[in-house]
Amino acid sequence: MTNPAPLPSIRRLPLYLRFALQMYHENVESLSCTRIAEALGSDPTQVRKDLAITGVVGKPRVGYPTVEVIESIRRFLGWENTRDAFLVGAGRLGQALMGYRQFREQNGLNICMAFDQRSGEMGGEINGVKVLPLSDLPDMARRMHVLIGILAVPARAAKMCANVMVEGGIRAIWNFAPTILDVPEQVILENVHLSTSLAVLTNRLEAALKADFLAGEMKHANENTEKV
Amino acid sequence: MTNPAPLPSIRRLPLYLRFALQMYHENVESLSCTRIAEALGSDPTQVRKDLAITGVVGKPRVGYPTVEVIESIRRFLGWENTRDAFLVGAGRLGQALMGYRQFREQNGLNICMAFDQRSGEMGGEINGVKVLPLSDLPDMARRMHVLIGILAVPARAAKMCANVMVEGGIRAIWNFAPTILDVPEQVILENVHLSTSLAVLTNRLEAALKADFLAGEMKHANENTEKV
DNA sequence: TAGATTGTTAATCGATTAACAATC
DNA sequence: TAGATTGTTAATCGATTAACAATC
Repeated sequence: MTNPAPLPSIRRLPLYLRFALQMYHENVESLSCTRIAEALGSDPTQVRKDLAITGVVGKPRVGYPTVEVIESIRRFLGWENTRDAFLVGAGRLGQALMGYRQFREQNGLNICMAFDQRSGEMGGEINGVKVLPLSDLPDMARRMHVLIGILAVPARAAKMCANVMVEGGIRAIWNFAPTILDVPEQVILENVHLSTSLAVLTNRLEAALKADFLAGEMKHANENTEKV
Repeated sequence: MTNPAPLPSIRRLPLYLRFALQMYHENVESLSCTRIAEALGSDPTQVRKDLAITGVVGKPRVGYPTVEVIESIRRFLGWENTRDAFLVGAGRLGQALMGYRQFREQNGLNICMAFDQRSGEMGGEINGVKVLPLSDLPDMARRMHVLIGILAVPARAAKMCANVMVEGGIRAIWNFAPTILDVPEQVILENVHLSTSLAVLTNRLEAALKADFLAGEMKHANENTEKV
């Protein structure tokens, strides 16, 4: 049994995949770590380590075949075959997620059905995807062997919806609701907490503005000194 | 000058803030690290270290005053005063983001204006927020001193829109487009790459399914042994 | 007082980065 | 061949975790 792959590496792999796909469409047949690192603003050695965990092998002086980079990242992430997913919450965010063709085409994720408490108002269908009442989810999940649930409901509804997913045998929940969920340990929970990302943004912005301010102070101080 | 705070800590602070706000509304007056860690499934010592960087001080045996946890995290992240932000791309994702009252109420982010190439079709307003043509952005950003831009356009339009933001003096870009952007070094770029999060989810799911399968194999093997 | 919890220093762990031989 | 690049091992760095005195 090999060690589990480092989480930071797993998070970087989709970026390499995206770049490799882009290069593939531009008919670039092989990629060196140097090139990938340059495009992504990271480090060649890190790229090499990351690619190594997918099992892809390169040629010295040449790099890795673009096609094999794509295939091995996809294989490693389980994206080579599409997997069905249920969406819960067909509001604006849910509809935006349904509209990302990328999920199906690049990330092996097919949102095959949606569930919403207001499914009636929605006419039972959005963009060709059926929208059913939430109460239908458990039966449907078991019948269709769907293992992934995407949670795109307001925070106040998230807990209840997650419970329904668990009841239906959903094994992995991709949660977009800004709330802390508590799921049974056999269920995988991955949170997309936007505030986490925003915190990094604002923290950096504050630091930059402070630096600007201090630079301004210095300038003033220097000017004053020059006058004297 | 103090060291910059560790990035992992910064990412965890919004979760503590959310929990503290929740406790505040339930009239819980103080919080211990033990309690926070338990609620979030993390470690008390880690929580203590994280809170320490915000400057909040606690009382042995009691914990940290809930109000002060809230205030100091907000202060540290620059969330105590709201900051205006421009949204580019008023499609489904953009509209979902505009609808998050949470940004304004909890995260100090006020989406005060939106820009879209189809602003005309949108009647110049969505949910009370003005939607203007993208070409108006640079002037508006300078006049209103807006420093944060939110990018919620398709990947193919992202580069161009980012350039317009930079032209308008935007200092921080929160990018939701699934693409790698290249911005001048004085501009802060924070990416929300959903595929990164999905990779973690699918990687864990694959591992869990593989474990299930192996457990099944073992069971079969045992049953066969028993028969003999 | 007794004991839970803070604040802080030290030890451990894991990821990143550097170094370098192998290779095409 | 010469030299860029891979693959891998070693060194460094930083974050997490453990330990423990101080304190309310």
